Amino acid sequence: MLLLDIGEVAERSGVPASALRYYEEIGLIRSEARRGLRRQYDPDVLLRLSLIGLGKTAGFSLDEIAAMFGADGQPNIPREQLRARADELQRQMIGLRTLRDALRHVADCRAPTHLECPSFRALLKTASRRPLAYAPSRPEVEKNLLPKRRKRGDR
Amino acid sequence: MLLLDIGEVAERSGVPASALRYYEEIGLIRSEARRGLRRQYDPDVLLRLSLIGLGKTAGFSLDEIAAMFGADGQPNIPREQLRARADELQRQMIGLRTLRDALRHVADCRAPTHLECPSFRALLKTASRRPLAYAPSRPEVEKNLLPKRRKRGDR
DNA sequence: CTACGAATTCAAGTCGACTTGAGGTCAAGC
DNA sequence: GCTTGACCTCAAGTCGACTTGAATTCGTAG
Repeated sequence: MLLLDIGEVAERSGVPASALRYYEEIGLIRSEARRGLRRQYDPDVLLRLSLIGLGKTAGFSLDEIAAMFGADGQPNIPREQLRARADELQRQMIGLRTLRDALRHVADCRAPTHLECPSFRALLKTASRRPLAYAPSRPEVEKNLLPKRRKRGDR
Repeated sequence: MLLLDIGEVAERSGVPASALRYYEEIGLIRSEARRGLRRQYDPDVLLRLSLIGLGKTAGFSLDEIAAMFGADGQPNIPREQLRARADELQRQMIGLRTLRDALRHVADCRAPTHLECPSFRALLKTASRRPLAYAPSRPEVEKNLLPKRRKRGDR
């Protein structure tokens, strides 16, 4: 029955207390009890926070992450979704690599101004034909499959 | 003297007219003339817009991109900055690769729940030790070196 | 008992890059 | 001359993930 203060959780997880309250507000984590007004957290929340952090790193939104926890609180990540995200990451990587190589080349190019560098011009063409997949952008479809998030005032 | 209407520019560049007006407002592009109220653009703006698009793809903010155009309007990108950004991209790629491999492994793992998968647990540990470099995040320092941007009402 | 510090609530603010909407103007075609 | 539609301005709204601030309430140490 050793429960943690919010400050304790914040320190040990690296997640600011304000963010913890926010996560609770949107139903991403929960506090087990109160001592007076103060939230008391089950130490399990630390694992859950790692999980959340990992999800964020992988480019999932908080909504999507929330959807990955089953009713039992156990993480329940559809394997298909993981694969899809891995493929997305793959695509992003390719874009990044292209870009990195181009930047390096241009940085080392002897042409007096960048506009005179042939590979720079080539890069510009490529970039305007199809934008490199860099930012995590997802098709419209997925969003509509997600449950709506309760807004801040909702009850 | 063939100048382009904003609609023409929008169509040919893929950048919405509202965004073009916004770019002009923040001084990122300019229109050469007006015909009545209507902005008339020099076709050169199309190249400039490619350049801007490329910059965005590379993770530069509009402020940074604006700073890359010299007073003459010629792009003037410090080679050092390009190299630094290329290195940053490199770091992001490594993070993405790690993550991609982990996701793939977990997706294919035979363990009944993800929490029981040893590599998943290992991944969690890694993720909480040092967050993977994924999102373009820049050191504080750089920001302060940039000129302030005129706000929307400023004159 | 009192002071202190750590938490609390709730509303509002922040950031970047735009988009949206209301209401107005203008050039060209009929 | 009138309509249409593309454009204009300006203010305000949007999105996600939080942060900040003001006013308040606790638990604990002295």
